[in-house]
Amino acid sequence: MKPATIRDVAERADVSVASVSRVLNGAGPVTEATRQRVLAAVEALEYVPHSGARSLSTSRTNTVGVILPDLYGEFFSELIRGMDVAARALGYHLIVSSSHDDADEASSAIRSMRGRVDGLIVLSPHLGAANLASGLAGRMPVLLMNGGGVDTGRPSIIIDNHGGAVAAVEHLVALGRRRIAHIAGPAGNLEAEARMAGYLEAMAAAGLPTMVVDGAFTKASGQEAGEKLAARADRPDAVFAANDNMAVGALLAFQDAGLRVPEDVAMVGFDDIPLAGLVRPALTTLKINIAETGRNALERLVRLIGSAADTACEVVRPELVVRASSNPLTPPPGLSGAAHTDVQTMSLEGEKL
Amino acid sequence: MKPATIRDVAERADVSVASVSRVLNGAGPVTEATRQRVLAAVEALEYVPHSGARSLSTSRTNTVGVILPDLYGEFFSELIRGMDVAARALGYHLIVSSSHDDADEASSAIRSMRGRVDGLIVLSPHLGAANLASGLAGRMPVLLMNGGGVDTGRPSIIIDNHGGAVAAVEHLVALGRRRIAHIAGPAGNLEAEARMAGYLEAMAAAGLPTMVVDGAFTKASGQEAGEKLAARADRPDAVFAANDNMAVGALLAFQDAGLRVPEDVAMVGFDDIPLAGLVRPALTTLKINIAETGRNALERLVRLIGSAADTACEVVRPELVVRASSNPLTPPPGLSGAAHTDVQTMSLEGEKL
DNA sequence: CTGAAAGCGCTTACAG
DNA sequence: CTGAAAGCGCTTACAG
Repeated sequence: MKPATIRDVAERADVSVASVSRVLNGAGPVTEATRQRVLAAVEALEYVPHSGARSLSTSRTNTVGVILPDLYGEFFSELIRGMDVAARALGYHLIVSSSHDDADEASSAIRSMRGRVDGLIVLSPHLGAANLASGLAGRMPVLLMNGGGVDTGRPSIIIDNHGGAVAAVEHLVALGRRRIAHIAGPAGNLEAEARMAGYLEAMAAAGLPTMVVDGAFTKASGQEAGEKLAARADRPDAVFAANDNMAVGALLAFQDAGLRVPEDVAMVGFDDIPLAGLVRPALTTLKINIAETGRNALERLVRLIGSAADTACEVVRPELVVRASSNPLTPPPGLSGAAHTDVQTMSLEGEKL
Repeated sequence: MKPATIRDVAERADVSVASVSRVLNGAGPVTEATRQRVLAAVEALEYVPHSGARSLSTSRTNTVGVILPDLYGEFFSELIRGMDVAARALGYHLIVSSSHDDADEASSAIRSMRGRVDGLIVLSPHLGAANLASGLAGRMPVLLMNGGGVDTGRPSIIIDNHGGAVAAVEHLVALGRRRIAHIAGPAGNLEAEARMAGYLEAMAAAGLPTMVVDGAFTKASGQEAGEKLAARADRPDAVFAANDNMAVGALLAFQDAGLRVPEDVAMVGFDDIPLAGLVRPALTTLKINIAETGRNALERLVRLIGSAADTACEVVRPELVVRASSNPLTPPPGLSGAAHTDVQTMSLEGEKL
């Protein structure tokens, strides 16, 4: 038994399908009597409109596609949560497609979205995809969050990774640290590269030697990196990790190695995932309001779909949040009840684009 | 300029739309010459088929809907990752809808999926939604993961929460702990209730007094619960938290309060999220292979869509993984390089349903 | 206020 | 091998 269609409802209510459609969409004039009959028929038949068919007529799907690279820990769940909240408030659905770590996969994912979504949010930390998005998506509105740090002349949100990294290093330098290592994100990832570039530049500006170890944005990779650093003869006295996930991994590795954080090694991460404020010592980081950024992205895309003119390149400036992992003066935990009482914020003057 | 349609391609290639369709779907016979002309036209026009229209004709969307309660930390990102991997391998898309903490919201989310998806995976830890899923979804295949622990006679995957909780308590009792507290999950959540029931039953069986404090499955709620427990006169010597997220929160609260884990308080969680093995001390937990469960759910739903007969109620039995948080004999960290070397596994004889 | 009809962009028997 | 035509389930001017 197939589900009821609008025709079944029309027959049972003894009206035309046009009237059923009007009642259901609250569009166009209908008698109260007609209305009641239609509603009764809908009820009786347990009719639910077929959104695919509706989409074909209206050429609107009320669905937004999100192309993600991969799901590293809490960053992406926070981001999706923010998008989902906004989507529901605006009557949109979210179709997610993740694990696109190379441009080809991302491109085929984008193609297969046509006719399925009204617009796309593309997180493509790999160079090619930015272009792909514009070409492949055809006339579909696309909001880029590709982390390139370059204004492409199309609607986008970028994080000031470079400025954030500089702020991280300057903070550590100000604490008197000199052997500052960097745990890098995956090669070829534009976010990771921008953070590394900021690190290198700030170190050069401070006249300090650099020390970079590879990572992959995962906790496990951060842990490995931490083990390597802890074992070095010229062990660093501070570490700036390209994201919080890795910073947490490294933190644990240092503690396992018997090192004290921040006394022996100060730590700074990037992102401010929920976990950052919870680990001990709490992690100093460059805060991005992740869920908020997701919400904003979704809302902006919906405005774009509503054909708002928009080619802006919005820059999110991460904010340095100093916590115990880089603050020897922090009172020991236990004196400070809640998780966030040991937070102090510094404003960050980011780079101009 | 609107995107090219199949008619545009047909005209340019000077064939019928039927031929274009055949070429594109690799279905039906076509001359190589026709094939080439069509492909050239597709290329020239940058044609991408409109999946909405295709869905309407074939009544297949190649999309699966996932209804989630809310995104608490890593559990759901792991689950979605597993589903996404399987979906892509099978040529399916994933449409996710989260934050459905009450039955009404879940039900409207389910309705709006009609015509948009070929089947549904419903995680509804609240009672009503299980019925809703069957009614509302009409003839659409639905795989339930509602955590009720009851075989509803429809395709489902349930976690043996009760058995897992019993195993957790028995483990703590075997260690000689007597004042074993439970940090409960959100009220009305079936998973949480089953875990609590297992705790209460096992405690009664051991002749021990119970001690329950509320939580909400989040790290922050676990931390608050931990603070409360640490402050009590009859402070527990062991805690079983209804999930790892809360266990980690409580662990940090205990450490902030100057308590040693596991010496003063042993800890056991539930889920085995990636973080569980990384915190210090590493967390003993009831392991569910989360991503694997997600993959399995997706694959099973796709089989259902392919009209496989299936009314099985599959039971996932969590496995007790003993780590340092409940094992005073564990060598101190630092002697044990990698994160997982301090893991020992015990087989768990779960309850029969 | 209401209905008949065209159309959204595809696929799929059915003839030829 | 190929094309004309019907149909998937809706919406939306257009008449009436």
